[in-house]
Parts: sequence; C-alpha cells; structure tokens
Amino acid sequence: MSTVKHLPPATRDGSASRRVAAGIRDSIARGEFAPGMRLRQEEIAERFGASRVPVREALKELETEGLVTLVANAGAWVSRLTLRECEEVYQTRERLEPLLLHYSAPHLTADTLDSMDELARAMADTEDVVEFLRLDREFHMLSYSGGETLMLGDLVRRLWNTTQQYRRAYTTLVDVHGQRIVHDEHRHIVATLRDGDVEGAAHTVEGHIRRTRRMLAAHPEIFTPTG
Amino acid sequence: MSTVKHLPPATRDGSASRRVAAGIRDSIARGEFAPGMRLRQEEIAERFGASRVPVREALKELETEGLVTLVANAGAWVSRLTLRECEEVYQTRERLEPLLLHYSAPHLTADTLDSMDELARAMADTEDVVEFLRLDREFHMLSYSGGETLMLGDLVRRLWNTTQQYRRAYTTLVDVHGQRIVHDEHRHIVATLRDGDVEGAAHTVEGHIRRTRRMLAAHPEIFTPTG
DNA sequence: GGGGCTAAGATTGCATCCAGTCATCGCGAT
DNA sequence: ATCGCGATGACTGGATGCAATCTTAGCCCC
Repeated sequence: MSTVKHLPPATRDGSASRRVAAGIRDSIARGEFAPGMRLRQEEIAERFGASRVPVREALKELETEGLVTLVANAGAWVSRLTLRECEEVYQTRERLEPLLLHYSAPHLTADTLDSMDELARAMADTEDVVEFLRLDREFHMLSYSGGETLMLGDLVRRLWNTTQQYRRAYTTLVDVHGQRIVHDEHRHIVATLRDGDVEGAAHTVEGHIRRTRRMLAAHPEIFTPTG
Repeated sequence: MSTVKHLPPATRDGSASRRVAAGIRDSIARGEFAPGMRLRQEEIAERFGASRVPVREALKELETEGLVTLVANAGAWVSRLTLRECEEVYQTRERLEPLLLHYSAPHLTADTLDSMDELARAMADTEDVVEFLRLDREFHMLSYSGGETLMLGDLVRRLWNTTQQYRRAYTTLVDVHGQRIVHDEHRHIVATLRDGDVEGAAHTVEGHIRRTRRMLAAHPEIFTPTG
C-alpha cells in the first residue's frame, strides 16, 4: 500500500506513543469514540499515522487510566460505566478534590482567581453544551493548578476523563439553563478562596461534586446502552 | 547470538506483557529493584524470557501506576519518592481507604473477620520484618476484599505499591516491637466491623494511616538517597 | 425457525530488525 | 590543566512480518 506518510523528515520526538494516547483520550472525551466502541489497532494506527506498536502502548496506558478495557487476544473497547460505577468515581472525587484544593489554594495568585471568576461568568452566558463543559472543566482545573503534586493532580484529571462522556450526556439532557446553582457554587468557591478560607472552599467543592452525583443518579437512562 | 531461549514450545497465553509487568512490580516491592535504579529493556526482557516489546508495554503500564519513571529516548527508572511525595500518597490513602471500607464492610463475612483477627495475632507474634509487612498488607486488603469496586480497590492497591519500599525501610528501622499500637488498632478495626459500626471502623482506619504518615515523617533519613 | 458446530477471514501478540537519539570518552585548543 | 567539541558505542523508539487466537458467517441438525 502507498503508505507515503511524508512525515516531517524525521519527527522523532520520541513520543508517537504519547501522541496516540493523547489523541485517543481526546477522541473519547469528545464522544467521537463512544463507550462500548471497539478500537482496532490498525485503524487507530492509520488515523494517527503510526504503526501498531505505539498504538498498543497507548492502549495499555489508557487501560491503566480506566478509559479503555483490554481483553487478551480479543481487543480493546472504550470503557462503559454503569450508574453505580459512575457514582463510585464521583464519590472518589468528593474525597480527593478537596484534598487537592488544599495543596493548590495557598499558591493561587489573584490573577488566577480573576481568571476563575471570568470562566464562571462565561459559563453563565454560554448556550453551547460543549463550551459549557469545557469552561467548567477549565474552572476546576485552574483551581487545582497551584498544587504541585506527585499524583493527586493526575489522578483527579483521570477521574474527570472517565466520566466526561456521561457528564456531556447529562448536560445535554437537562440543558445549560436551570444550572443557576452551579454558577452560584462556582462564585462561592472563588469568593472563599479570596478570603483565604481554604477549608470553606474545599467544603463547597465537596458539596458541589456530591450534588452533581445526585443529579446524575436521577437520570439513570444516561447509562443504558443506546440500543 | 545464540538466543536459544527454548520457551515452552508455544506459550502464547497472550499475556507476556502482563507477566512482565507483574514481575517488575513484584521485584520492586521486594526491594530487588531499588528506587532510582535504572531498568534496561534488554535486561528485563532476558530476565523474563521475552522480547523488548512486551517489556516496553509493561513499563508503560507501570509508569501510569507511578512505580516507574520513563524519560523519552533515555530510559526507565524505578520511581523515587521524597518525604513530601510519600506524605501525599498517605494523605490520599487517608481519604480513599475509609471510602473503600464503606464499600467492602457490608459484604464481609464472619469468616473473613476471623481471618483478619488471625492475621492481627500473627503480626503480633512475628519477628520478621518482611513477614510483618506481608501480614499487615494482607490484613488491610482482606478488609477491603468485600467491595466490588470499579477502580477504588485497584487505586488503593497501587498506592500501597508505590510506598511499599519506604514502609519496609521504616519498619526495618524501628523494629517490629514497640508497634503495640498497630496491633491495638487492628483489633479495634475488626471489633468495630463485627459490631456493624462501619463508620467507626472507617474512622479508625483513617487515624491508623494518619499516624503511620506522621511516624514516617519523623524519619526523613529514609528518603535520602543511600549514598 | 433457532441453536450449535465448522472453516475462513480478520485481528491480536510477539519477535526481529532498523533508524534515531543520548551518553561517554578521547582529542585538541586555549 | 581545563574546557569545549567531535566520534564511537549503547540504548531506546518504531516498523514490519509471522504465528496463534478470536470472531464471524454459513451450514447442518434438531
């Protein structure tokens, strides 16, 4: 086959594997790769202009992250979560994100807090679901950006990743309006952080996540295989 | 080269990669592969009777777990933790293990609780550090064995893995005696679980981990590169 | 008509091989 | 003598090829 693949002469950044992993991660987050969808190595390889070896390494990485389910000699599938499993992830977040905030908060600058305010405002204005989710994620990640942690930051990011698809399904379902309480909570988080009340902010974050978990649980139809 | 490598005719169990990962994990846990030690792909490959490809997949997996640090085009090293980073892991455990216990406790049988009691007693009797650590781990893992979780169980196991080496260094240092409080706490955990007081047991576990974290912090010399 | 078996095709898993990158050592210049 | 620089060697990252396995489609039998 004419796999010309005129790669920039020798782009050996030594990270085709990382690039593929990031690409798959992104495709799953955007819903392009839906839960339960089978991932064939050759397809992925072609899509990202690589051979199957780095693809396999990427899949291994994503499996450990929980995004992909691997079965020996059979193949890889995008992980599908039950409602119960999704609640487990949210409960885990309820415990970890307040802790992460404790690491981060002391190092947040006034500028960062301003940016968070701006994101909160932009969220209230947007009508687009995808944009809403993007801003929401950026808001929270920004609040954690001060913490230089070994694994806690990555861990929380992974938990967000595994549930991203269901968050989108939910948000699409309930519409971005009637989410006034989300904006209030976001503003409250920024306010308490400005006051230096880390404990209060952490408490609000915990409640924020718990409330979202309960909202999700009220819509179990999101988790029934679309068939 | 005479790489005869007379493998059992055709052992395609489809899991050389898993076997290698498990092997490395174990070698690190046993201290055979010490923190900071470089891991050369070819050596590992030969050691486990495989080629470099499954070794690379295994290393990727272990990197995601936090046990190994990979640098592009350079190599792999056994991850080394600072005291601060080790405390982060312990703080994470303080938040997650009580939650995991909530998942597990309702499904623990009387037999399992008896086994835990037995393990606690055996710990009090042993003089051997390695045996002490093995029993301790088994005690706690048994207490979590009732929970059928998606990721929480694996997560906790990984956190134990990344700190195993430092736990051993500490235990070797302070000796297994004078650990009376550990045994008391273990017995208290089993007792509260028998009473069906999950919240109480979870609280004790949290305190148990926090106390251990503080004990570790009192011995920063464990974390100075042995040189 | 439905369930189980069989054979061909598709797909994964691994070993070998090659290209690119990094580290180390020796040499020459200042 | 020390520092900078270039070459050699070792190692990693990636591509291709082959054997083993799984999936699937078709057929037979019930």
